[in-house]
Amino acid sequence: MPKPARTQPLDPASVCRSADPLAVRELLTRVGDKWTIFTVLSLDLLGGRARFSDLERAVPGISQRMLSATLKTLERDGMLTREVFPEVPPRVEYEMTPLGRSLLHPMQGLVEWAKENWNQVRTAQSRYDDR
Amino acid sequence: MPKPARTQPLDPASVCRSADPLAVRELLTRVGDKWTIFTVLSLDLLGGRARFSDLERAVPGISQRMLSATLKTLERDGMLTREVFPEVPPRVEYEMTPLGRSLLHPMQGLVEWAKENWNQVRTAQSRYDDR
DNA sequence: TCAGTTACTTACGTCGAGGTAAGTCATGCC
DNA sequence: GGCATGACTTACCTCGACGTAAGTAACTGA
Repeated sequence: MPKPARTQPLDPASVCRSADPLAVRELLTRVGDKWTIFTVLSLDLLGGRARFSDLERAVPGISQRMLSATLKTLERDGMLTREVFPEVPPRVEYEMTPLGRSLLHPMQGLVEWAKENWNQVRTAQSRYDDR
Repeated sequence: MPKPARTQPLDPASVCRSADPLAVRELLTRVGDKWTIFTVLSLDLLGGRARFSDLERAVPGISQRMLSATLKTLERDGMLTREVFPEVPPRVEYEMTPLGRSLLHPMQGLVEWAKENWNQVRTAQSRYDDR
């Protein structure tokens, strides 16, 4: 007989005290994504509006494939708008929506934390590894 | 001849204006992780100190394997301490360090944002999908 | 002797994230 | 004709994340 599952069913009161912890969790997974964070922050640094190629240059190390996918998801989620100019060669501009801009503040909080604390984390890691 | 890489080398001035954008990016990838977020928040809700089995029950859907790995990483990063009590059956308690607690604030900022905005995101998604 | 307890680890397998490279489309230019 | 350009998409493949199930250690109590 297989061992019964050890994990408990979802508890609405747990973790985030939200009416829908599943939705919040999914959203967190999304906005916590590396490429999403860097794309959003880069678009902000570029003045809130930029072309595909601008972002490609601004986001260090992203591939066209991932940039395309990330932008599509962000557009679907209402974080930015996509405007196509009927020219040759094509021009496409992405602009942050108010919803996207509202994400900036909490996101920058995390980035600030990372900037301020990565030294401490590094030393903790080497202390752990030496042991 | 293969096409040269389209992406640019890292620009220290870009995205996070940090001396080491790679480190910040790695740290963000870490703290943005779904299981990390939920483990840290759950440990906080449990009063900042809890046993393995408490966390297993508190974090909805996590497997023992992932909880173990997540806790190990958090301990290595200096976010929490692990205390083993030499008893049978074994007891292990995890407690948040000041560094771990300092992460709570920015993290809760993100969670708040997610709670406040997931409705808006959902409607944006269905508008996009209908189109 | 054997089941039950906690906090794991190990083995195994799947599945999806994500990189690389090439293709595409329409057009202007030499 | 053929190449360049910009914003992609597609095909292909690898590799790591992660779930499942079982094993382990060391002791207690029936």
